Amino acid sequence: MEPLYEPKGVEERWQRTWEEEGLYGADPGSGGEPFVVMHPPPNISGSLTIGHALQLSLEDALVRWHRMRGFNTLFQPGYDHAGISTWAAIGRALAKEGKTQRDLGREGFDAYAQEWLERYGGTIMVQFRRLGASLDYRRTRFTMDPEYSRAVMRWFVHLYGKGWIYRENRMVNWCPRDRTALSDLEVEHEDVDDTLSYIHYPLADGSGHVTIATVRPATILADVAVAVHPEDERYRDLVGKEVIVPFVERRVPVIADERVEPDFGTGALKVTPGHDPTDFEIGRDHGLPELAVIGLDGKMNEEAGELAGLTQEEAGKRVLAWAEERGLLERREHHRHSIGRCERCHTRVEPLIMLQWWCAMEELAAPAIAAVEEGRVRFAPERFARIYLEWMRSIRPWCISRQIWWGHRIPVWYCPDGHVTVAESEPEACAECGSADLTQDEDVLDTWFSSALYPFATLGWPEQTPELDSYYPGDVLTTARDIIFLWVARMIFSGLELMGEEPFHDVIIHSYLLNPEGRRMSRTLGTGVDPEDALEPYGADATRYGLLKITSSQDPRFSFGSIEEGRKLAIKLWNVSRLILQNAGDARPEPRPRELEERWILARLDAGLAELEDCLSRFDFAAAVKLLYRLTFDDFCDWYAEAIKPRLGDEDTRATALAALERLLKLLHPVMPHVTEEIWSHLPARESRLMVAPWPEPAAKHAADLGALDEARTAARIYRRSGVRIRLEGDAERIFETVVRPREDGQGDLAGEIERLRAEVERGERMLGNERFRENAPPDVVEAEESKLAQYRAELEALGG
RNA sequence: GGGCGGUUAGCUCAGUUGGGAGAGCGCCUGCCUUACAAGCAGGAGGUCGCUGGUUCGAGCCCGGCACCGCCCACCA
Repeated sequence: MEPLYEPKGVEERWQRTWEEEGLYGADPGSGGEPFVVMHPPPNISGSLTIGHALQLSLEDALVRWHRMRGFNTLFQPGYDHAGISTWAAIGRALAKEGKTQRDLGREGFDAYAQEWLERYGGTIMVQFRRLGASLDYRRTRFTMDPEYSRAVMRWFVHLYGKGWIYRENRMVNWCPRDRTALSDLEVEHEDVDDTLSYIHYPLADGSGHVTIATVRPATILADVAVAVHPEDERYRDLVGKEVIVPFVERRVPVIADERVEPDFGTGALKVTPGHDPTDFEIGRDHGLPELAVIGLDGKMNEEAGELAGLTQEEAGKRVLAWAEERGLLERREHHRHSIGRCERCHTRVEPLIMLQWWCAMEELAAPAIAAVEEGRVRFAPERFARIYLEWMRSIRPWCISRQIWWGHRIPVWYCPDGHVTVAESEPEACAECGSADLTQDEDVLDTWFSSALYPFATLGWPEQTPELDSYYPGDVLTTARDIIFLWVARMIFSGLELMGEEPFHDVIIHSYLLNPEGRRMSRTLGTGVDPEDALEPYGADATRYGLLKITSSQDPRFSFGSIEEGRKLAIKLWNVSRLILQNAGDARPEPRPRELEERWILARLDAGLAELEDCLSRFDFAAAVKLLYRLTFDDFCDWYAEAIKPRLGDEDTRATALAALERLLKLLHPVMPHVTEEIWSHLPARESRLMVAPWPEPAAKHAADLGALDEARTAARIYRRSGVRIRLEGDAERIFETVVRPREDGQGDLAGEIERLRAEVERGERMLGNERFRENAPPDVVEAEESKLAQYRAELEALGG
């Protein structure tokens, strides 16, 4: 073994070897209980961030742990076409050449996107491998593969057949920049400072006016009514009368509707069904006309007459000026409220009435709610189950059509008579009239409509493949919390609907990494951290360790500190392995404990095994890596390795040391696979790779009276602090002599230590002397306090205090 | 508007039924001790955001407040 540990070469070698030897591969016929993790397919719209690396590290630790435990594991890789996200990313790239997606034409765009896909799809898989993720790369899937696309078509036809998918004219979130509809989840809300204008709407009979308040005066042109709350005394007499809309001077009715909030503004609402979601609903219920004065570009359209072509802001100014000239503008005041923006391009979303495809959610949501309520799908941390349920219970229709060219085209064809034919593949003729003159719907499906099928479409569904048979349902799904509704919920309901079973049982919501300044990492803003910045200087093992360590915080600021710690651990492990291997001679690993420290380390490793399994099964990765650090540094290196040094010439000592090291390597492997595999390869007579070596059984047979070790440690503490050596016997004496003495000068602060101990004794006596404490504290607590007090008294006495 | 998370050492963060405030990094001191100076041993450093309360005892439980962050949301 080299004196210096160089992660780079070692890691690359093992990554290549593991894959070449087929150890990443999943075989549905190999038997064993399956363990399946579907890695969330990243977008092909760019390379990965350190956040992806965190998710991958966590999944790979679980997968490697289960693989060693003999599970038939499938760790599924893939990438996602990602619809609008990729569309927008390509748009940004094209903009640098002064072009847009539409300039390329539909086929030209497809070709461009194909190149894009090859470039980024390849990069992503290189990055996965670089982290040592044991995905079955031969099974890499893309959500627009022909087989996958067939599944998406089947899903659409299925839902259409049930009557849950329908086409309807209703209000959608329209992004004027991307020129497509968005689902509610693709809209993000942001507070903005705005101006609320109070404008008089004269009564048609000349008997006065109603004042309304609006932040969007341009939409006045599309007003078709004024609404008030039915209980509002101020306006009771006006209901049924008519008012004149300013600027357009149109007579519209005053109506009553409970959706009007009497306390807002003047309590009178201008109703614009064409450009506001609430107004749209009011309009439909009251049978009001739906006028549109804003076009798909977000500017005033031809219906706006002389204002056509103006931006809404300009048009609004003109309307306000018009009103002011006529004394109809009462006042303007500052108003802060939230507006919707396109999640991808941050353009302000325009609510417009359009013909789009929708998916009704009630019947899909019901079983998906039950699955979580009944615990068939659990969330970690648990609180996310409630967030999921609240969203599911208030779910609204899902707009699934998108006006872009990247994605699965909607499998609907129209004949010249307007008949609709829905089919998985292009039909010969119209299902209704037999016309062969068919045109396919121009739109594509929401990307999440297709990724909802990921847990079974990647396994070959709708074909009954062996993979589908073995690996569905899966086990664990890991993701960040921003994807719970977009993806997790939709996988659950699609899995239940098509497969009759939920696609996984545990959903791990991992931390959301912030950059060192405490801001969200964004690739487009360039505020992200490239995983390579950690992998290159520290190596994959250290990076994995460091990322797992910070999973306990919800939004940790990323820093290299924890990765540095991982690097230290890898180096320490490397060095202690050198100590043991250099002295191993021809010994074979076998636990033959003769001395106390040997029984002790074997017992410690057993306890560590149990604790590690507990941490991993609770998905507490931070606790798991901290445990591994303590086990390696404190127990294995500082005490055990130091204690056996003088006896390394002894055959039993060497055999036991090798056995203990083996066990330690196994425990560390799921987190730090490369360095452990490398050390493992230097161990004598290895039959298999560490990554597929059997996970240790809890032995529990080396438990012994380990009290002498505690004595030695106590003696060491006293010696260091006070310089006084208390009397020890047997094992305690020997360990003290070998581990503590050689590196201590024994020049401690005796007076200070006596003072410290006196304070402890005093505190203990005060506590135990308190009647209320003895009455109220649990017996084990009292007992612990008593034994501590006895200990301190004994130490004090030993120091002559 | 509704909800959630956070506030602990200079920095990044642990702290599991309430019972002696912790780790890593940084800093200081001493050590090349037959694996590791990328190391070892020791040390300094904290009114646990503020404030009431419950308790023999609160970083932890309850109320209020402040600040930071996030999610959801059709009050124009």
